[in-house]
Amino acid sequence: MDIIQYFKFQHLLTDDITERLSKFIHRKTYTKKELILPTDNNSKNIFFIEQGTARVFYAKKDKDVTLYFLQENKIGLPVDSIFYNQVCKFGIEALTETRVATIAYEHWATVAKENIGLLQFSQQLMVEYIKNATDRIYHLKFQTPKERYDTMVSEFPSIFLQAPLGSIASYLGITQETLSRLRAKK
Amino acid sequence: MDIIQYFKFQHLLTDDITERLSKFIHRKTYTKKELILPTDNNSKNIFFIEQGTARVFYAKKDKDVTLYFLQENKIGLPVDSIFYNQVCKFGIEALTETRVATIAYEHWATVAKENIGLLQFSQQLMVEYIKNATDRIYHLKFQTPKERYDTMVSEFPSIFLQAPLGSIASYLGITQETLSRLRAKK
DNA sequence: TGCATTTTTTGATTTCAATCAAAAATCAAC
DNA sequence: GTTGATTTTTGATTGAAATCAAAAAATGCA
Repeated sequence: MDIIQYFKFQHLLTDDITERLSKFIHRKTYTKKELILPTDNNSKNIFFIEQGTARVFYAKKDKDVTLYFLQENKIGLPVDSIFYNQVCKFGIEALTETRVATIAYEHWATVAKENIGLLQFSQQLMVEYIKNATDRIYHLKFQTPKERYDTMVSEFPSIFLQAPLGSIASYLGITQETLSRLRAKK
Repeated sequence: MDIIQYFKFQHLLTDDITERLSKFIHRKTYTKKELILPTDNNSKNIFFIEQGTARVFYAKKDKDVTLYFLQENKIGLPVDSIFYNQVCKFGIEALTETRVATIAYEHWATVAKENIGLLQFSQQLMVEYIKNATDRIYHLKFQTPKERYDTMVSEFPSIFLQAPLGSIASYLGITQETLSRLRAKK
């Protein structure tokens, strides 16, 4: 969904604010496998996935691990860069053709400073992010690979159609071979 | 540190706001091993550790896993309960004698609604939380148990003096026996 | 101080997933 | 449609940590 539509859909933002924000938004469509954000960058942009699917990953030497997947209407936030002015270890890769709306955090913050609605909206996004991260840690620590796989199948079946097995396996914390075997025994 | 002192120390909050907040704050000192927040509760409080150390954990049957540790001036936030009105799976346990300042999220939000400084402060806390969670996932997925152990020794050496080995081991994602062995070889 | 309980360490064995390797299947380009 | 590249599956082996079990050490408290 178009980010502006999405904002309005959230009911927190007025037309006035969304229009101010829209001036700062840049859009770009990425092809499959293209990097939306390279690793070890210090981008201070917010990445909103308008269409398609991407994955947030960390890569080093031969290791490549998927941190999480970004589906439509989700936001990728290089926290380290934006809030700590450090290079962000993670990159974002398009898994399908993906349309991304980008806005510099600086602009976002400027508008938010004068508008409590946007600040509350930011907070809501962060709460969502925290919820996901907390659930993620819980799953990584409490479930067996098989259980994590089952959870994923029921919650994000569509990812299996869009992401290569290796990316999914590293998200689940197992190797591609193990995932292939889990999947084989139904 | 006293929560009010800490707020002032952050420079975002005025005396006026901190005083309004202080009316809603309740304090309690917990003894070692006492539960600050039981698991599967639906408390809508913010828990600020004024003094001591606690751990956030999940327990079920024979499993007991430490999600993270809370040291002085850190906040425990039952996200599921506060923002999703669900029972929060996690509990908080005092590892040492611990003084906790509690404030109902409702009150916090009321004051925040009228005060952009507090809202920004909330955001800062959330950013910190996100940073920790992201780093956590990274460590869990990229480091070997030995590396995670070394990281912890250098970053939180004091935890080793306060938490039982089992709690630390489950935080690191290994068994107590494995941690004991890691520790033995230098 | 001495006893009981809890915590930590050490030892032996097992197990599950990683690794290494290669075949099969799928996909993409010509 | 054929070829080549990539992705997925299958097979054999290895290895690191879990598990099971018990001893040793530390802690608490009467």
